[in-house]
Amino acid sequence: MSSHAVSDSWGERAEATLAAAGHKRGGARRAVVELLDGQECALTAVEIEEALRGERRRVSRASVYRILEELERLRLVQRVETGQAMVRYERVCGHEEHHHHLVCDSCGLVMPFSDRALEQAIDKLSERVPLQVSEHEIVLHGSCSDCAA
Amino acid sequence: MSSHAVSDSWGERAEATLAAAGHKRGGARRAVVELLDGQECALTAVEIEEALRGERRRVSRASVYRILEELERLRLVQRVETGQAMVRYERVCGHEEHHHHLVCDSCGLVMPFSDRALEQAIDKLSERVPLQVSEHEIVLHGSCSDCAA
DNA sequence: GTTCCTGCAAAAGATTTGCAGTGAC
DNA sequence: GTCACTGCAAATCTTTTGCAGGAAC
Repeated sequence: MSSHAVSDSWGERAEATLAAAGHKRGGARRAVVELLDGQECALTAVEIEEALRGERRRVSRASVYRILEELERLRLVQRVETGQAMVRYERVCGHEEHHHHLVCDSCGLVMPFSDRALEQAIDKLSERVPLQVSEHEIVLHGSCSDCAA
Repeated sequence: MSSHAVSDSWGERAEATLAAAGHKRGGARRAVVELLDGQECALTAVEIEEALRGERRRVSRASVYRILEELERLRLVQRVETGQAMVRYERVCGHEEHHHHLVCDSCGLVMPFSDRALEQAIDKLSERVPLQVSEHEIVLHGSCSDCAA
């Protein structure tokens, strides 16, 4: 992973945005932000809760949801629907890191991917559609290398 | 896949596939199949239940879900995730009618759209991705004409 | 001290399942 | 008659909310 050129990391931007929105610094929220900052791809609320319990500090499920809700409202985090019963969440990054998802319907593995041609097709398309498009989500379903074998 | 005359409607194909899978003809399932056959776009289980109650015959919520589950297993119906808490379902049609969805995040309106360039980009992309792709789902979020005004 | 942050327990909402009666073949 | 189909009620699971104590500022 080579990523710099952007002075502020997502985590710093998140903290700044939260502060600007009048939030105090709570331990639970900081833990969630730090965890998401280190994740390249989308996690479910349960995965976040479990990861935090192990690595940092215990955060209640309710707080995880409340924090994600607030981060989503501030556009720092976005939901990812993978058709797996639970919604996934991931940080919203700059244009360069924009990606979509591959989902293995057998084992549930979720991987990120990005494709320039696809984005161009979406951009063009967005102009002639009866909707003022603000976001788009693309999910490819199938079998991963292990499951297809 | 097929090369035979596709003169059969989705409804007929569905009935045939169900019969071939050893299913008996239940009134509830027939009602659901007939309703879906007349729908161009995706419905939620609740919408299906309500539509049937008004137009055809009452079908219990549980049966709606069980029927949709079976239809999905037989690839006659596919789930559509629109980020609206409830999953939507729609019939799976031939390649010509393949489409994706526009979702208005303000009012919840869901509209179908299709785009050749987008499909081509997806097809190409599918070949060089670490997943044996079987399906793909694309959702554009934004504000519809009414809500954006 | 006031306002925000959290955890816990309860609630809400969508979807699934157990069971018993009904219907198709 | 047998096995599938259905409705009802209960259960499950994810996500949300009410409330009370604790922390940030």
